Amino acid sequence: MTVTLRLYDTATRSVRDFVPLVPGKVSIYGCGLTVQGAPHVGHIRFGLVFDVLTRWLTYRGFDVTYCRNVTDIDDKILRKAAAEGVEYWRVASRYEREATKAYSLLGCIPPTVEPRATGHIPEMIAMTAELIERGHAYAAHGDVYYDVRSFAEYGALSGQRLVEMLSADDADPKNAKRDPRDFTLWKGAKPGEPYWESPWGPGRPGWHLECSAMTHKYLGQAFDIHGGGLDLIFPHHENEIAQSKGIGDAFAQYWLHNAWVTVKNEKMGKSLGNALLVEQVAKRHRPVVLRYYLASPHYRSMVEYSEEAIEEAGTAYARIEQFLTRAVELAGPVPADERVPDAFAEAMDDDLGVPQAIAVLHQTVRAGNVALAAGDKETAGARLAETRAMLGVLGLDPFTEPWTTEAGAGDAAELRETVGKLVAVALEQRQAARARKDFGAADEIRTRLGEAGVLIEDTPAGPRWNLS
RNA sequence: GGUGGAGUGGCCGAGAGGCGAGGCAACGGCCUGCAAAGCCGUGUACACGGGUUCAAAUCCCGUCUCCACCUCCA
Repeated sequence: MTVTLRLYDTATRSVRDFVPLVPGKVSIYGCGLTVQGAPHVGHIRFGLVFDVLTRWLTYRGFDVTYCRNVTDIDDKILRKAAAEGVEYWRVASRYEREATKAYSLLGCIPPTVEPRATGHIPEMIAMTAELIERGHAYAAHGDVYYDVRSFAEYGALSGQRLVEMLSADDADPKNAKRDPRDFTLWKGAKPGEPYWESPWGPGRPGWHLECSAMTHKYLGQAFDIHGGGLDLIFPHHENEIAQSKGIGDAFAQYWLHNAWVTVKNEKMGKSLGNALLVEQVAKRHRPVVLRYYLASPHYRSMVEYSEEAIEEAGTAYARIEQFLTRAVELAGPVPADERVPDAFAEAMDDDLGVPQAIAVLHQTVRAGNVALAAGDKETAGARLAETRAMLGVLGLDPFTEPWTTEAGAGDAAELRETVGKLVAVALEQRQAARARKDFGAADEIRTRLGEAGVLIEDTPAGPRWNLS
C-alpha cells in the first residue's frame, strides 16, 4: 500500500501530495514565540498543531528534524525590560521558561533544536551583508533595509501585489527608505538599547531575519515544511522568503499555517486584552483535556474558545478514559498497537484530518464498550490496543507520559491509596446492606460517598469507585 | 482600497454533488433492587435569494452578516 500524506500548502492554496526533499526524512521549521509575555491558549495551539504533525510524520516512518525558534529580542521585550528597569535578557529568559513549561504541560514533544535569535547574530550579519552585495538591501543612517522592489516574487505567498499594499503610517521616521514597504534587516541602536557591533554600526537584527538565518543553519538551503500561525503569512513569512531566496536559498517547500483561537469571535491576542494564559486555564481544566479540546478541531479552523466547550471536551475525553480503565480491568494492561486503524490513518493523511480521526477513535471506543458489556476479553483487548495507538499519535494516551504523572506520582498516589482503603470499608458495609436487601441503607452510603466526591458504580464484577 | 477566511441541527464540530462524521445535551428503550456507566434508538441542520443538475449543504450568480491580514501578533 502506498500511502501519501497530503498537506494544504499556503503558497499554492491547495492540498498537495507531500514529497520530502530527501526520501525518509522531513525537515520542519516552526515559527515559535517571541518571548515577551506569558503564553496564551492561542500560542499553545500552534505548539499542538506542530506536535501532532511531527508525531504523525514520525508514525509514518519519517526521520523528523523539527526546528522551533525562540525570538528573544524585539521591541516589546525591550520596552518591557525598560519598564521594569532590567536587562532585556532577564525578561526574555523568564518568558522563554514559561513557554517551555506550557508546551510540556500540554504534552508537546520538545523540538529537535530550539535556537534563539540572539545566539545567531553573526549569521544574521553575514546574511545582511550578502543581501547588500546581491543588490537586495541597502544601508542608510545605521539601519539596513530590504529593497522589496528588487525581489520580483515579493507578495507571492500572501497573494498581495506590491502596488496595492498599504504602508504603515510611521513606516519611515528617518525618511531613509527607498520605498515605504521596505523592511528593516538591521536596526541601528538607540541610546540605552542593547546592541551588537556590525559593519553598519551598533544595532540589532530586525524581526524576520532570525528565521532566515536559522533555517539556513539548521535545515540547510532547502527544507520541507515551514509554518506558524496564519497571521505570520504577511509580513513575516513573506519577508523571510525575500531574505532567503535573496541569498539563493530554495527555502521552504510547503507552507503550513494554523488558524487561531478566538474569543467571542475575535482573535485571541495579547494586545486585544482577551488572552487567556495557559497557566490560568490549566488551573480550571486538566491539561490533557485542554489538549484534547485544542487539538480536536481541524488545524485550519478557528477554535472558538469557551468554558462550556472545554467542559464538553472533558466529558468526551473521560468517556475514552473510562473505556480504557474498564478494558484494562478485563483484559489486562494491553500495550498500544504498532499500527493505527486504516480509517484513522486515511483521515490523518488527508491534511491531518484530526476530526475524522477522532470519529474513528470514538467508534472504536464504542465497539470496545460493546465487547466489555459482552465480557469479550479478546475483542475488548484488541479495541484497547487500537484506541491506545490512536491516542498515542494524538499525544492523548492517558497511560503514557506526561499524563501518567498527573495522578500517578507522589502524594496524589498515596492519598488515592488511603482513600481507596476508606472507601473499601464503606463499600463492604454497602454490599452487606444490599445482600440483605436493605436498599435504604445501601443508598445512604452511596449518597454520602457521593457528597464526599466519591462516585460509586455497581458492575457485574462488584462496585467500583472514582473521584468526581 | 487590496488580500484571505467564515456563516451547518439545542451546543461544539467535520464534510464538500447522491447512503444524515463524531462528540456534548435531550428524549425513549435495554441493563440495574434503584442508580451510574454502557448499549440500542430518536433530529427531516447546512446565512438569504436565484440558477445549473436526474440529484446541491456541497457547483454558478447575486445579497447579507461576521472575522482576519495589509502595523507587533501563534
